[in-house]
Amino acid sequence: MQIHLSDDGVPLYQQVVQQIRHRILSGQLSGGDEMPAIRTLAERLRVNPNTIARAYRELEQAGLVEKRRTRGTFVSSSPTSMSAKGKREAIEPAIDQLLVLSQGLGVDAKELSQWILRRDEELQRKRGESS
Amino acid sequence: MQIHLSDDGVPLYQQVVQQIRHRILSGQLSGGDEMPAIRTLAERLRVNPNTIARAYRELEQAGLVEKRRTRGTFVSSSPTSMSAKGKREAIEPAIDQLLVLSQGLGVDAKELSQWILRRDEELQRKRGESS
DNA sequence: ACAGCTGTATCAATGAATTAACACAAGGGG
DNA sequence: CCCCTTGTGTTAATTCATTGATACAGCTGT
Repeated sequence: MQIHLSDDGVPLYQQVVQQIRHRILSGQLSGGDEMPAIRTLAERLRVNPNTIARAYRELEQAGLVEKRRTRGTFVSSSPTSMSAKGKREAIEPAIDQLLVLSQGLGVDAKELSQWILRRDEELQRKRGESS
Repeated sequence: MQIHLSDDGVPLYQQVVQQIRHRILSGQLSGGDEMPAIRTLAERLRVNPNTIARAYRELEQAGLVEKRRTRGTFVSSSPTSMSAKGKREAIEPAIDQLLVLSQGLGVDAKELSQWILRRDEELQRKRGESS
């Protein structure tokens, strides 16, 4: 569990959530895998246990991990299908951020959604070229 | 200059910026139009003048208004504050990031674009609600 | 039973963002 | 010239999110 924390203003617990989430969604962590104990990970990262506890709590609410009291924390056994709530909590903040940014530049949501479709096709094409 | 403030957690100065920006970008305010004086608008909204001053400052930095000291604040005559190229360079990285995140969660671009439209309507509604 | 692990809960310290209170500087018109 | 209105700047109060310190509750293998 290699996790690197930076002091670039992003809350520590969010950095932990993002990096663990990425490992689960990318398959580097599989369903049933045991996570480091809260205190263990906290000590390794030189951070307060509460910070890790909060990160694990968010991951649990997103359906990515399951906590069994007095046993430990484990990667959820459904790595393929994530709950709608979990997806929402993962994506919606990024959407909000993009909407704020766009609005600040005078780009409305309709234009933005079309932009996304165009950009996706462009990226798909590039991906097909290189592979 | 109808501006409605709500207490839904969005900072007052941001609410002012958003609503004035919308009026300028939608053409309800034209280049050269004089804005209400800081104190005047502050008094009408029952808000501290500093709050309006901050909103005007942000609008000025965005190129939407021009402030002439001891004269007043006026809508900028060139609402094209940023070139299309500039907008792209500002927004596209955020789009790419969102696309990567969504793809990792099994959400395709089409679904994502619709999600953005829904979310935008939701935020607009929240903004116009309680005042 | 008990030592040693789990996660949980509560409260305080800290820092950043927001808003307010108030004084300042400068041009414009009577 | 002088008052009035304009935007500007400084400082403090307040709120909120983040992080930490510390104690609690419950299983589990020996």
